[in-house]
Formats: sequence, C-alpha cells, structure tokens
Amino acid sequence: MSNITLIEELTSRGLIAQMTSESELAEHLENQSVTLYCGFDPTADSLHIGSLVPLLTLKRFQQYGHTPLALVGGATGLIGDPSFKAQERKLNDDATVSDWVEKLKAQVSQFISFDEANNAAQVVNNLDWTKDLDVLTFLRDVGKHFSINQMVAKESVKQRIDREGEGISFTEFTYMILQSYDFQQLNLSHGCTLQIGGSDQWGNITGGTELTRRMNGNKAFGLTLPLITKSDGTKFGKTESGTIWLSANKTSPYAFYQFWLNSADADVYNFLRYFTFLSIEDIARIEAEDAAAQGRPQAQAILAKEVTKLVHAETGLDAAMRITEALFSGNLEDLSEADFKQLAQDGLPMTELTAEAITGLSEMPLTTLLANEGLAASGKQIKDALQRNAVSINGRDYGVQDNMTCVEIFSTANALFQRYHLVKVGKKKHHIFVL
RNA sequence: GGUGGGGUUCCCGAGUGGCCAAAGGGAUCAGACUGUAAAUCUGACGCGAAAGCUUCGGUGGUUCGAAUCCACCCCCCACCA
Repeated sequence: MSNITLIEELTSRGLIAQMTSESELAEHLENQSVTLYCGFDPTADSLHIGSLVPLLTLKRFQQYGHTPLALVGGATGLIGDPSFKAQERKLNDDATVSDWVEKLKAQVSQFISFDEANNAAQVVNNLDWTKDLDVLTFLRDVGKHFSINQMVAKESVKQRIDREGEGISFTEFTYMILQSYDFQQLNLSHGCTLQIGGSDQWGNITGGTELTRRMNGNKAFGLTLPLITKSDGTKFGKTESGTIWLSANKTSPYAFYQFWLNSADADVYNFLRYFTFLSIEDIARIEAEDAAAQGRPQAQAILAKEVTKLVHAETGLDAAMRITEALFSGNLEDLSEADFKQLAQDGLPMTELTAEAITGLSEMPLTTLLANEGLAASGKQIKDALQRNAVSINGRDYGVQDNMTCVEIFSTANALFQRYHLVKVGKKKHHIFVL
C-alpha cells in the first residue's frame, strides 16, 4: 500500500515507544504476514479514546497484510492489571465482567476487518483458555517459568511494592503471569508472534515473549505505543465533563466531534498522525498550509471529521456536524422543526417539560432549573452568567431580573414551533427544553 | 512500641479566640480579545433568587463568641526502636 515499511510508517507517526529486538522485528514484519494481538480489559462497558491508538494500530498492521487479533480480557478483567496503578483495585463480579466483555467485543470489531481473504481479523477472549485451567497445572506449568525476583523488579509494580501505605495483593501480582500466558497460548493456537499495547504494558508484554520462548521455544516480539500527552500537560482524553468514551451511549457523536475540534494547535498535528489514516505527507501539507494562513487552522476540523467517522461512521459524523453547524453558525432562524427533532435525536442534551413540570416552574428560579439540568455546577454559576448576559434562550438574552420568570420564559408563546426552547449558557453549552 | 510534625473549602496552602465563608496560588465557570484556539486582561468561585443556611478529621467541653483553647478518639507523615 505504500513504499515505506510498516515500521517506518509507525516511526514517522511517532507511534513507537519501545520494541523488542528492533532490527529482528523489522525483518520479521517485512518478510511475511504475521499474526499479532492486543488486549483490551473490560474495566467498563465501553472503551474510551485511550484505547483508540492501539485499536487503530491493529488496523494499520492489517493494512500492511498482517493478521490482527483483538483480545478481550474476560479472564484478566476479573483480576485487574496493577501496572502503574497507585492502588489495589476492587474486583468486579463475573456477571458484570462478562456483560462488559460482550460490549467490548462489538466495539473492537468496528476497527478491524473480518473480510480479508488472507488476513481476516479475529476477536478472542482469554477466558476461553483460562477458565478450565486448574491451579496445580497453572502453578507447575506456567508459574515455574517466572522469577519472583524479576517480577518484583518490574517498574510497573515497583511503586506499589516500595511505597509505604500501599501494597499489592497476590491476585494482582499474578496478573502479569496471566497476560503472559495469553501470549503463549495465542502463539500456540494462532501462531501469534507479536503483542502490541500501551507503553504501560511493556512489563506484561516482555513477560509474554519470555514465556513463549521458554514454553514453546518460539521467538516472539513486543511493541509498545506511546502514552498520548498534551502540550499543556493535562491528561489526554478527559474534559471537565469527564472521560471521552467510544460508545455513543456514553459520549454522543456530537460531544465526541467537539472534543477533537477543540484540540490545541500545539497538539493537533500529532493527533492527526496518531488518530487518522491520512498519509504523513498529507498531514505535513495541512500543517504547512495552516502555518502559512492567517486565522483559524483547518487541522482541527479535519481531525474531528476523520476520527468521528472512524468511531461513529458517516451517520454519526453527519449528526455531529449538523448540530455543530446549527449551534455555532449563529442563525437559529435557519433551523426547521425537523432540525430540532433531529438535534434531540442526535444527542444534544434535552429535557422534556411535562405539564406538571411547568406548574412547578412558578416557584423555580432559572438558576436552579439550569443547574439541575447540568448546564452549570451550581446556581451561582448561572447567576454569574446571567449577570454577564451569557444566558440566551431561543436567541434572546436573559439577565438576573428574569430569574423568577421561568413560566413565562418557557411558555408556548416563546417556544419555537410551539415546542422548543434552545438554551445556551456561555458559548459552548447548549440544551434543549421540549414542551 | 517511642519521639516529633500534621489533618483547613475541588487541589496545593495561609490562618493560632471576634475584623473568617476563611489570605495566596492552581483548577473550574463567565466576560473581553480571538479562531467554539493559545496567551493576556476582568469578574465569579461553600449552598441559596433572596432572607438566610452549613463548613475548617470526629465527638464532647470552655467562652458572650472557636478553624483557632481544653479532653478524648480516628487517620497521615518523619525519625528512632
């Protein structure tokens, strides 16, 4: 597909943190189609954008003719990965985990192709080869290959062991062995010779390459991806309102699109390299054009469009762009009744005002109402916004003197199409109230 | 187990009897500027529309009045053993 090798491509995108036996791995990947895997543990009912880099990297390998296995950790999810975690985690019960496993299976499947003739992807679950494993076999056949001395020395668990006041249970300590066993099993059953993962997984991955060598006598490789960082030092993937999830139920396509659209100039070109399939040349061209042009760069819009399309498909992207256009172009008059219905469906936060709710409004200050609907952390903030004329409803600005007039504000007469009130607080927060 | 130092509003961190809803910084929210940026400037920042109500590890006490004083308890840190 390209005249550069996969490793060269990944390198130029900044997608390689660490590799085992670098030159050998490069050669291994060039000479044949290899099978590789990446694991995703069910720690919630959806993955978040932190998992997007490994997911897309699996796809990149597939584009270069390799066979990706997406492993969902039905077993490891029951244990909990201690890597670089400050505290022991509480265990989730197995009904919950198996429910999450099913959801993640569907989610990871979006990103890799199952139709390729020669290198179709597969989704596997490590519960399949661990659930019937008995303790004695595990201890004798697997555990014997691990040196406690080496395990204790791993950076990923070091802080837990060294730090006073914290500890690590035997359960979590064993996590590395389980994950290593996955690699060894996949090497046997699928001929898998490479594991990729986030850079926090390095200790677990090298555990797997070692175990594969010892038990199977096979050479196996590992490659880790960098932790995504932001130029301002804040954590990637979180906003004030929380984690950005891949599931549309948890983060609407609109919110997802907005997240990328708001990327800082200092980060956006890196993000294009990490999160899109645009060629490095195209990205360099975009960057050069933005640098030459005055005003708003085009990169954020391209990024938002590309990533939203990857995660939420064309329909999700259309919805996100439709809402964005409606809310930020400034012209409410352009919205039709159908548009309002669509906005609600597309994931713009919405509240229905029932008849009882309306009667309750006579006692309800606007500040309380809007704060309750999540438009601000407290009524105080709404009050502050009111004082600065930063609250508008259906295009009309309201001030503190209107605070007790909810009934009038949300009357049918003031509603658009007799039903809709579009509330805006500040520049970016929107909410629809429907009669 | 011993000795010393601590636990303050989202975080860091001042405050050691009234002038304290509690300095300062960060985060956050809103405004100006702008590109739905960044940087910068301004305002807000316990809750409440307001009257007012509730905070300074916990429980009791002293006092007209306590984050500040006393007693007991819980937790954390440092050094020693």
